[in-house]
Amino acid sequence: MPELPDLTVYAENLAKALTGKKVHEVAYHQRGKLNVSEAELSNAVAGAAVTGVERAGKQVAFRFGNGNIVRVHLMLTGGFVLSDSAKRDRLGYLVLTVTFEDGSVLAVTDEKGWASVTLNPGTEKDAPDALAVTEELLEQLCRKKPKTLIKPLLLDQALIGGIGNAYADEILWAARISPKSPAGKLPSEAVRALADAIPRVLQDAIAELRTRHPDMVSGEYREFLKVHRPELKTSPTGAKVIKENVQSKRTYYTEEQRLYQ
Amino acid sequence: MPELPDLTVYAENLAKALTGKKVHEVAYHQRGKLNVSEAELSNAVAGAAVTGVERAGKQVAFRFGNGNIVRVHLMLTGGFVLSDSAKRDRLGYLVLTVTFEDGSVLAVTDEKGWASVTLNPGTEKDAPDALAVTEELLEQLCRKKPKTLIKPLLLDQALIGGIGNAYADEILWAARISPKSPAGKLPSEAVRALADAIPRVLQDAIAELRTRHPDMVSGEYREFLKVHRPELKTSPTGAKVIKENVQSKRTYYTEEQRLYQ
DNA sequence: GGCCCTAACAACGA
DNA sequence: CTCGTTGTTAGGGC
Repeated sequence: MPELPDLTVYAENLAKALTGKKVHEVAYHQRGKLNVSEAELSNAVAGAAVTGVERAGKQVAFRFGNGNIVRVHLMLTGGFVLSDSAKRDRLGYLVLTVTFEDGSVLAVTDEKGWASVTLNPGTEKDAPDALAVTEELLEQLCRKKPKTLIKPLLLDQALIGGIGNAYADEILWAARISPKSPAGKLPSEAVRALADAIPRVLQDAIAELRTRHPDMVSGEYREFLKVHRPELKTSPTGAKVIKENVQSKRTYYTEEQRLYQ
Repeated sequence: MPELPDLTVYAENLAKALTGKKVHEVAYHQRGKLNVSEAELSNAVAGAAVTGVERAGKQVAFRFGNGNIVRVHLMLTGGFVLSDSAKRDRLGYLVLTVTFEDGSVLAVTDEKGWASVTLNPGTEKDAPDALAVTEELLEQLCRKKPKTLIKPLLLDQALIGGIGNAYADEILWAARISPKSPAGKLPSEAVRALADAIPRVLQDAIAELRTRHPDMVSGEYREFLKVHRPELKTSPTGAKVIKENVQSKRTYYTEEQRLYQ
């Protein structure tokens, strides 16, 4: 549920809270997915200090002083909780808990148990991040996947990292492009507008979240979205918001968005 | 274009014309597909006598005295020509020519160059032949592919060998089953009717062709088809023939055919 | 009208 | 609302 802007602010706040702390112990609670054994994970990070926390696509990466990296993907319903040892047993739906030497605790929770934890992921296969999208990259992707609809293309994590269902709609509205346009049919002006909208919409949302929810490390806040909101009847410019499934994904858009085909 | 009944009669006539003849030489004309080198093919059949010619699915198999088998798939536009050395250079669109010691020539021609020639194909992967379909087999296939529409199922050469687009329509009309029925929805009466219709419709067509075109080794003759004919307005029983694409295949059917779903 | 390969899509489970 | 995997389908090339 959290998307790139939320995850970016989570990472900032987790970095602030955890950088410099040394890991006392790690516990994996048999929920979610883990790419190594609990013992391996423990060996890798116990005793190490957190040196940074960053977003990577839709994941949050924890960097440790000994070079190890742990990435967490929250999937649909996961979240982070900052707590302390005294309250550790009351967090519920635990996927992972990291206890630091000062007694503080970082927990990954997920009621569905789908959140994934990855020790030292191969970084080579990471797609370009959405915040770094350029017109050239986008042009190239549209040429390579001419028949894919533009919304599914934006959502494909193998092509661009970080865009989820809600912000895909926001971005396409900002660029005034219909989600149902085949990527190959976008003229270069549209590609330029889209390349422009992607980092802009996301950065704007990040700024909103920093102001509105300065300490967030979980949850989603979408009260400022312009079209992807169930209760909205019209866009900021007064066009009726159409609610429709595009390739099995709930999609909000308006007639202001041009369908190229 | 030729389908099972045509190919069956081709094989009979080719057997009559060629059985006992010894191959003098084989020439492959760089069109079509060949699974071995021209030299290998030549080594395999030069000097050998034809011992039989049979249809195998949509292919025609030439059997030689030394145990080798050559299968020809005519695809959309291929054909056989029986000729003699004197005329060999005027056949056009040549895929393969086989010259016999008596001077006669068998040519495989194909204007599109898609016809394929296979030396000693693995026979283990051949699906049951359409003429040998039983109610049990068909029941089994419908259970295994419940969501596949019955017409595409009949056309799948990995399941049943030999049925092409035109005769699939003829068979389904004979069984009074809509081509758009999912295979899994056919009740056992319908499966029985279909299992019955498959060999019957094909055998009837073979009989027609033997009478009408006793020497055919190429070309297609469909003047006796009951629904799959562009010029027909109604079926023999007076129902309007509907022309429609089913799974990208031109399909002719009538309202007499029940849609199970 | 034939077949094969690939890309796009849908459905299901975790 | 996410990401796999699997099976089906549509399209282009030969």
